[in-house]
Amino acid sequence: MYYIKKCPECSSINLFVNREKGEVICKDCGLVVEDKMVEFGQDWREFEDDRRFDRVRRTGQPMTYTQFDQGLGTEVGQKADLFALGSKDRNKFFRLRKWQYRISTAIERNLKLALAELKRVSSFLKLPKSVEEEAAMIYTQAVQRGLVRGRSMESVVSGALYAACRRHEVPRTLDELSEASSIEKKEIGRTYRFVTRELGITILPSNPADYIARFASSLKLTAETQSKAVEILEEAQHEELTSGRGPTGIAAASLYVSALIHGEKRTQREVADVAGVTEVTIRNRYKELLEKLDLDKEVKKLKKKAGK
DNA sequence: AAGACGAAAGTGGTTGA
DNA sequence: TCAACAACTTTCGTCTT
Repeated sequence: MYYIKKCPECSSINLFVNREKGEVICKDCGLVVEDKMVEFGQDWREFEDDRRFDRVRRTGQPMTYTQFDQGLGTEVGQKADLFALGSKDRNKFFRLRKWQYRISTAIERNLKLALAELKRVSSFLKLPKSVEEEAAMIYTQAVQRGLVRGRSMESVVSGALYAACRRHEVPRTLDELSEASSIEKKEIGRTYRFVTRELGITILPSNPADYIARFASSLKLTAETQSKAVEILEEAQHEELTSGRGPTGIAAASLYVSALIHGEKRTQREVADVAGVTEVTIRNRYKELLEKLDLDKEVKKLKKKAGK
């Protein structure tokens, strides 16, 4: 709903809203239209709230980081005013020098903090050194391009790590990143997409096979089961069962079937937990696997054996 | 009693007009 | 920018072991 209002004095629609004071002023005749505020209080209120929420959301979190810049600007200005009593050229020189110094240390300080955080998250997830370094590189580039402005440092760190993982084919799920960094999954995904797009990093879709080894080891499955799972996975890919589906779900279902065949049965619940998907997803993938591949024969054989 | 299975409704992200 | 859509989740009831 929009609010087209007229000035009661001159019928102009050229009204100016001062949100801080809660006033509506006619730009043409200067009348403060107060009674309108009361009358349409509800409408204006909603408008105001929306705007404020929007503003808070856009500038809320990153304030600690942008604040440095803002603080810097005024500080230099104030000192410059004091020095203005002396030589203007000297003053200008000092101001510029200080400005440059502060800017460079600002980036450095940010980097130091960020890289410490990156290290922490990385070691928490037991990521290889190469991934950590790649992530650090991505983050550094992001800072230099000013991509951190407008989002929190931590989320960009997580995004960089996630991207680095993907590129090195040691994917971690967004859930794992989220747990390690205590940043919302959504937020990590968003910054990840943003940063990779802005930096022109190519992301190949993650391969379910990359998840198998990790899932298998947390489920304590044997190597045979694991390689069987990879086989199943390949067949599934051949049958085009994998496109458009979440890679973790497919990996989980392959492992589940494979474990079944090798008599190392795990419950759907167990597999679902380590893969970070639900049982339902495993069931759906599992069903597709049985239908498209000839696995149902093998599974039936096993059932017969168990029956005897 | 626990696990497997499936239906139905809801959620967040992608896509195409 | 918005509505349609597919994948996935949540929840819950029923069947099997």
